Amino acid sequence: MSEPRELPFYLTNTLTRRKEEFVPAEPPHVGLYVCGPTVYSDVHLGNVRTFTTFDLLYRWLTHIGYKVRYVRNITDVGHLVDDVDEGEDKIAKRARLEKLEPMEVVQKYTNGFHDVMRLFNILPPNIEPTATGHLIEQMAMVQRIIDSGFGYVVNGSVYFDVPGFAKDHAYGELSGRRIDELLANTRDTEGMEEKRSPLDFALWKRAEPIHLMKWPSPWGEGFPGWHLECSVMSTKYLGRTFDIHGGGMDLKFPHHECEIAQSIAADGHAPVRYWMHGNMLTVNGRKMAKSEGNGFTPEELITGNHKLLDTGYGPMTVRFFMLQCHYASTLDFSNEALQASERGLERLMAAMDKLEDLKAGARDDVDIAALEQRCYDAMNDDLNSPVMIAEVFEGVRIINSVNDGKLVLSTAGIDQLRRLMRAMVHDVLGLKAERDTSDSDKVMDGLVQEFIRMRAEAKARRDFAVGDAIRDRLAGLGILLKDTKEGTTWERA
RNA sequence: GGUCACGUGGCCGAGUGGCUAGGCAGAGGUCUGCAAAACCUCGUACAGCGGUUCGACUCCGCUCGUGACCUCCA
Repeated sequence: MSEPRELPFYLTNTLTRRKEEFVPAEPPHVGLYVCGPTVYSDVHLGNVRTFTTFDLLYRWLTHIGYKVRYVRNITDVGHLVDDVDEGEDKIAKRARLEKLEPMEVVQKYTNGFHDVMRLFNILPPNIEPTATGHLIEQMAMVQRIIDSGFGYVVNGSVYFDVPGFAKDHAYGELSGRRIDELLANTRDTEGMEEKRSPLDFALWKRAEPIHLMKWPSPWGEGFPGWHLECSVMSTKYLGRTFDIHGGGMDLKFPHHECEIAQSIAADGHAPVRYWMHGNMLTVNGRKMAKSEGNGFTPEELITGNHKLLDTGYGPMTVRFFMLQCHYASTLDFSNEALQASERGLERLMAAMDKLEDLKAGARDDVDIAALEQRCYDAMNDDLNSPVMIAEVFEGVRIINSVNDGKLVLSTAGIDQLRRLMRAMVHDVLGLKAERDTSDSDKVMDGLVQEFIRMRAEAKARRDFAVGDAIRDRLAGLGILLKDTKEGTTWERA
């Protein structure tokens, strides 16, 4: 059998809507850019899903041997509070409400975002650029677009000429939109009088005196347009044509469509080779979104302190829950599903523990290489984590059976299973035990082991009353004892 | 209104033109002093109506239902 990492990796390119073999422009290097959060409020669980999806991609690419440069931005300026171009900057508005400096708001929610990423075991990117840190580059790109004839200046603002661009270039290719249909469905928004066409979008916006975040530019005081930062920062760090650009489905239009247009206008060619979009997390069938008011923060999730939550859920339970669904499908949140994932994860983690001290036999009853191959096949098929997890549970069954003496694996077989399970569960899925093994846990384990010995002695003299009393009282403290052939183990309730 | 998805057993969710997804829950069994865990077995699902086909849950059409995007949104 060939080495798994030499097998082709197929990815659905949302630009072509087809599964394509992924081949980086300059192997073994891969450039990956993902649209990060806007740091003016807490991230909610839907955001976490997207970042988990791309964490899985990053982990998989790394696992199969690619050297990935992963760039994920922080949007700390530029998005408006509503669909009115004259509206306040979201961050500026939030700052006034909270009487904070804009950059203080940015820092607060950036810190919070990082805490959440750590909580869900989402690996940090290699570069995490901020929009405010790349104003010079953004102005330079605006100028290149003006020079190319697709940007025009009105009253200190610069707009992108979409109909002009669309005459000779594909606009709407990514999102499957046609320019005439877009024009027919345009909403009548304010601030339109400056634009030549309602489809045009801002590259640079003039700042009103009320604005707190603004910078001098060749066109006057202002701030960069909504879509510019990603174009600038992705190409700055990954090159003017890079491998993978990811983000949530809801960014496809107009955000990513505009990015494509900007890059073509400024640099003469499309910026991205493979586009990848993660689907939405829904609640009762509806997209979780700030505007829907159906979102909850990771903190509410863990404490269970929210009307939609029956109880609190651990971050690893949630991560596992998300990975049991393919990234391109919508995933509906429900308490029932979360509880099912919680139980499943417990069983998986219990098996991972047992795996550490399986006893080897003289033969191999199971073909671990075949299991491994199925895991790699699943992941190489458009990151099919649900199928890979199904195979991992086949591994769980094998572990338990070997542990029960119902199946036999050789030393080599056990080693192979160990490597496979650790790679899939820890490295690729990024799952770990909900509770860390800390020093205090070691003390706890020592104490419980003492009680287990006392109970074993009681049982040896068939004093089941004392034995059961020990077990029941420990159970009352949340310590569950389990008798096995090899002896008694314990876990927390 | 336009565009695009989706509708799978009690729940969540894969997948496929003919052959077991998997998890959780449920039933029976093995093991056990009891319990828990573990293991084995089980339900014979694919919105509805037509069509293509030797054969469709899987392909095509229509109907119904749900959702996403079209505006900031992961």
